[in-house]
Amino acid sequence: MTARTARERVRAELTREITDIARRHLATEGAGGLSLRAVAREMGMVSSAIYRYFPSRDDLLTALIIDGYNALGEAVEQADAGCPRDDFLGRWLTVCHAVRDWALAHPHEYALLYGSPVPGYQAPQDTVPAAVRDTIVFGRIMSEAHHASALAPAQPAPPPPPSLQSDAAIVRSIIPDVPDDVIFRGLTAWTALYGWVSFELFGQFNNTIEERRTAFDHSMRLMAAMMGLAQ
Amino acid sequence: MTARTARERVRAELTREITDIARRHLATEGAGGLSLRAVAREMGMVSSAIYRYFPSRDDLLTALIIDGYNALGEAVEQADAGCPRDDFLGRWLTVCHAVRDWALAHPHEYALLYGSPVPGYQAPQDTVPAAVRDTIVFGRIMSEAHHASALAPAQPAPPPPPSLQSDAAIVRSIIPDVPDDVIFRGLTAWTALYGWVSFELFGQFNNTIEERRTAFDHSMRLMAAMMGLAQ
DNA sequence: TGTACATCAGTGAACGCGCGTTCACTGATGTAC
DNA sequence: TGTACATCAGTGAACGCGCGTTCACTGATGTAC
Repeated sequence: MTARTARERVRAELTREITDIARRHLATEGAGGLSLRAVAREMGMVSSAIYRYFPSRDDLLTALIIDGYNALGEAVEQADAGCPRDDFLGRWLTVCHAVRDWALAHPHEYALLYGSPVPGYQAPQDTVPAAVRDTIVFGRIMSEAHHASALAPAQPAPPPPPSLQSDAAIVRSIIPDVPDDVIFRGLTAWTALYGWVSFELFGQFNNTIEERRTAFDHSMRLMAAMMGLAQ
Repeated sequence: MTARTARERVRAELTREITDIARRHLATEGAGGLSLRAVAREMGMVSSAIYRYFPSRDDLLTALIIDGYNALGEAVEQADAGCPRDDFLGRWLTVCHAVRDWALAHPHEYALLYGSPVPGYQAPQDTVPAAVRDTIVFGRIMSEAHHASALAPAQPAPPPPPSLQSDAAIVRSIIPDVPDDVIFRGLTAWTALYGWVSFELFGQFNNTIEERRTAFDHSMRLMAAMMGLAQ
């Protein structure tokens, strides 16, 4: 691994440089405006040279998407790791803020991951492992909270209808060993988290919500209560 | 109004035809790929002729955005109007499904309104009145429910911190005459609604949630419980 | 250790395409008297 | 009611631009013997 040839080292270095530049272009032009020629120009290369590194524009996009999911996933993992294991409410809130902070710091990457699909682009399956890293952290928190009997939803609410059992079974691969009711409360809170971040980032709160961090925090506490995480 | 000149009638007709075609292109190319030349081609016009109707590409986009908000707003208004006035839970759920149904029927228009911002495009203030039509319906439901004493959040949850009072005051222009706590529960449910629809539309549920309508319905019932709408 | 050959990175030209916008123009429609 | 003028819709050519991708090529780096 370390005893690589010079060529290999240069290649790895340049590949990283290409994605870095592409990421920066993403931030000014958006996904649709990502252009191989522009990246090549900034690399000081002729446009066709990029094809030595990425066989097409879509492959470059895929690399950016995977990198993005990994960066977000890592931020979330580290945020959770910094919390006391049995402070489940704290872990949930910390994870929420980690997602929001990362999104605010990388708005166009966030848009690439969670915004409108790029027209004509079809994400390959390779993105999946990276895409679920954040969700796995959340699932672990829920699962551990459940087993520590720290989940006590007080709000009366209908149980999930039976037709949802097979979906619950799939989600259980991410939130293991919890009843269906917990699954769907978790799923709801999880979508609310991303719903908030998307609203904030995509401008829906403009001229309305100004104290965004505080409002977000409060909203996620309401979701915690909905899940039954003790206040 | 009706005694318009022939020219005026033709002009209105062609303007509508242009937006119709543009809307169709949106559905295949996405917002970034919307092209005046392509629209002109389909109109059987020379490309420069479009400029008699829209001074620039951005103005055409703005027209599409306003039309989209109005269409969604109207769908939501009509859905609510079909419910018994005092069935607040029913009205909430109906509105939720109206939003989701409209989004599923018009995915690219939904993406234009609630997805990633179009790079380089800045929405003018003209879009605001149309953009809040759906929210106003929701606000009315919450407000009427509150005054009918039909809101009883059982779940213990922290009250909104005082720093959120000024934001609450702004939101109160849409959800009138309700306490801050209700404001932020409503806001949270509202973002959860759009968060779900965006997740579903933008592919985040692929290979995970299959019984989408049922799961959505259940999730929105959880949000109703969070808001304290009687089950 | 030295040489012959294979691999690979980057070049430069080209293909074929589409875009938004401007401008001087023709000819039809509408308006004022 | 008829004519003279003003308004307006649509034309066609042009400007200047950028894009993804292919291909035959040179020259440097790596490998096998």
